[in-house]
Amino acid sequence: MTRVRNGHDAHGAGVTRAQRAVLAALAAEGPFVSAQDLHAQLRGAGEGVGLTSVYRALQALADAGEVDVLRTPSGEATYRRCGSDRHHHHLVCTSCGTAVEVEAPALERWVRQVAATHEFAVDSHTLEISGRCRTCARD
Amino acid sequence: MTRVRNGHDAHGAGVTRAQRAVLAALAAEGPFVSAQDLHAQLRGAGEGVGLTSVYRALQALADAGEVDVLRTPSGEATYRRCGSDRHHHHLVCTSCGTAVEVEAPALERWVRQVAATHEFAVDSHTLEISGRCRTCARD
DNA sequence: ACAGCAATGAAAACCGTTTTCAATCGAACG
DNA sequence: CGTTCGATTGAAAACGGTTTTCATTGCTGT
Repeated sequence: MTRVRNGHDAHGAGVTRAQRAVLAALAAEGPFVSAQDLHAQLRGAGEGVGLTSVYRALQALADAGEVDVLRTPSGEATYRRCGSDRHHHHLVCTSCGTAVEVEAPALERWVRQVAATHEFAVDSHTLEISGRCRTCARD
Repeated sequence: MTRVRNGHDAHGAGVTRAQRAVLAALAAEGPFVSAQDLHAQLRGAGEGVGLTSVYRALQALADAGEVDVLRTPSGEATYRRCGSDRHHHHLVCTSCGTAVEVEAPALERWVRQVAATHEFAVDSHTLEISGRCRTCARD
């Protein structure tokens, strides 16, 4: 089997070294993290990956749908490797960043209906719920 | 009637010159606009308002709940003076920026319920639907 | 008038992200 | 092996939106 050189992989994930490193770091399935956090983390772990490459890898992975992107209220982009590849929304803890994935078929239906009422052709929609998870709830 | 000097106004809106200018420009009830757009617009109209003041005014007005803030996918903050002061969501046209306000009591209920299921104490939630309005739908 | 504090705005700092560009890597081919 | 050539990498610089700094201006109450 000839080794793949670029994104023509059967699977589309983790082709370049940076992408593999990022995916590995993200594999923990933890909270949403920013590119810079990720970079610091990789650096700390001895992984020699440049910040630029982290950004590029995240961008590529996000484009490929391998990771989910979330903008924090301050405008920073954060990333997470989600369990489901289906369309879903998040419950995000403002304190520790952990996220719970939720699907909401009823919501999706409602969105389509409202859009139709106002004669909008829907491109996309986002729903994010932020609060404190059980663990962080006790200030 | 003594003139008000600062935000201790009965109403909380448009106390400083910059705030008044911004509110006036936003009054058109049109699309969501960025701080810079607003600044250019005011400058064009002969209103001598500095960019810094526009930012400050928007921040104050947003804090006071006088205007709604929306982050574009690129991370830029855009503002709009909404018709309703009640909690609501938006249908936003990606082409012209126009927005339709929608209330969704059923959604609010659903959010609370989902949060409860996962033992989250909800702080806030956002739902934005983006697409093309009827006028812009024809490419 | 005058003191004092809020508002203003130009310029500089900030900060996350993207771009540039030269160096490096590595598969393919001879 | 050695060369070629496109892809990858990363340091540094550019970028763009936003915030901060700080000196100036303008009101307000005395």
